[in-house]
Amino acid sequence: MPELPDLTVYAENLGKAVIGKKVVRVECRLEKGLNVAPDELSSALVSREVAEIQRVGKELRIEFQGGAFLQIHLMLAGGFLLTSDNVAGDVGNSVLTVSFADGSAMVVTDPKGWVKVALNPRFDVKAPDALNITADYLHAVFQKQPKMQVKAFLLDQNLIGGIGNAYADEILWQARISPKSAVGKLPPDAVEALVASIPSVLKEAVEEIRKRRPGIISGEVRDFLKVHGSSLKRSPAGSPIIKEQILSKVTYYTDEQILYK
Amino acid sequence: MPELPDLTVYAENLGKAVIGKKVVRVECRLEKGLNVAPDELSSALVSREVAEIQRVGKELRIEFQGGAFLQIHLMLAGGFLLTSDNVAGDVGNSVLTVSFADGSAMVVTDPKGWVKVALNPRFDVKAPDALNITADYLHAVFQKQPKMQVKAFLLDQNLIGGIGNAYADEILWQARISPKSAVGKLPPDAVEALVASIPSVLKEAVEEIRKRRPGIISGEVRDFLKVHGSSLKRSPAGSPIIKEQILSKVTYYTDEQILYK
DNA sequence: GGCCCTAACAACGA
DNA sequence: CTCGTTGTTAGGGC
Repeated sequence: MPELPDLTVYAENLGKAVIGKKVVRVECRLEKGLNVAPDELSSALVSREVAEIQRVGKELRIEFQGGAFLQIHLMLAGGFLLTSDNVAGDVGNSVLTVSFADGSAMVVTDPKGWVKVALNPRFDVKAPDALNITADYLHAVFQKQPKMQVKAFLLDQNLIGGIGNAYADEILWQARISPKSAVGKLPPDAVEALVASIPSVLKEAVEEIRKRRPGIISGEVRDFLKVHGSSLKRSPAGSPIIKEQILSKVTYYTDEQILYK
Repeated sequence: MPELPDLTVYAENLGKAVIGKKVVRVECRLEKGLNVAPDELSSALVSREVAEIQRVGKELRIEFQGGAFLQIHLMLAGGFLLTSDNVAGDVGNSVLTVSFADGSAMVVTDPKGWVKVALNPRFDVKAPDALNITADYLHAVFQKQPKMQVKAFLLDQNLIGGIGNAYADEILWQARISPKSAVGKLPPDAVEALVASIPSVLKEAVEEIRKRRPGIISGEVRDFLKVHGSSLKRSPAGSPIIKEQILSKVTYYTDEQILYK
């Protein structure tokens, strides 16, 4: 559920809390969602210090002194929790617990059990991050797959990293492009609007989240979204918001957004 | 267009006409549809005698003394023609002419130019022939891909060889199974009905074609079909025939056929 | 709200 | 009415 802006702030906050701490225990309850044996995970991390925490697309990467790193995808329902080691065992729906030498612990929770944890996954740069998109890149992708719906593009983590259902709608409203537009039909100025809206919407959201939920490491803030949300009736520009299933996902948009087709 | 029954009779009739004859010339006008150079085709066959003609799935295999063989797929619009060598050059839409020592010639025609001719293609048994299907095989395939529509199965030449759009409908009516049934939902008795209907419908069709068009080597006979055909209004059992696009193909069926889903 | 896999579908070419 | 391939969408499972 968390998308790029939420995860960016999670990384900041988790970093402040655990960088420099030494791992003393790792417990993982995932079966399918872990790319190595639990033992291997434990032995790779125990006695290492956390070096850095970064967001990579929709995943968080936790780097340790010595080079090992853990990559965590929260999927739909995952979240983090900071607690003390002695109560970490009581946390409901915990799927991963990393305990530190100072008695604190970082827990990943997930009621669905869909979280994915990977130790040192192959560093394959699948796609550029949403914050590093260029017009040239968009033109190249759009020329190769001209019939793709523009919302499908924004959601495809193999083409652009970090955007989920909610921010896709926000970006498209900001760019005044209908989610059902075919990317190959976008005129140059629409591509420009899109390439500008992607970072501007996401960066503004990061600012808002930092302001509204300074310590957030779980859940998401969505009160400031402009069109994506069932409580919203009209866009800031005044048009009624349309709710529709697009690409099997609930989509909010308005007729201010031009359909290029 | 011809399916297993038509092709079976083609093979019989062509065999009677050309087995034992010696090739003196081979002319091929296909560009993409031939797997070797025209020269290679010619030199492989000239001075060889035709040994046997068999049907393999929807293709005919023409075997020659010495081991070479030609495999021909007529695609949508191809057909055979027997004529004399001196007029073979005048045959419209001919894509392949095999001339024999006795002055006769076998011509493959195709107004679309889509016929495929292969010299000694890799003998990879892609799928069992429709006439050799067992219940065990069906169960195995259906368990592996349980959601596939049963008509999709019958049409997939990689799963079962020889059936086209028309006979798929006939077989499913005979088995009283709706074309839209999911193969994984077919109860054992429906699978039994299917495994029985496949050969029985096809063999009966072979008999009918032999009777109605004894010398056929081109085109197809469809007058005796029970549900597949736009002129048919009711099945032999009395139900009105439904015409519907299924899997992008015109499909005829009735509500006598049970939908397992 | 996320991602993967399978299947269905459309479009095009041959 | 055939067969590929490619790209896009829809649905279910995890």
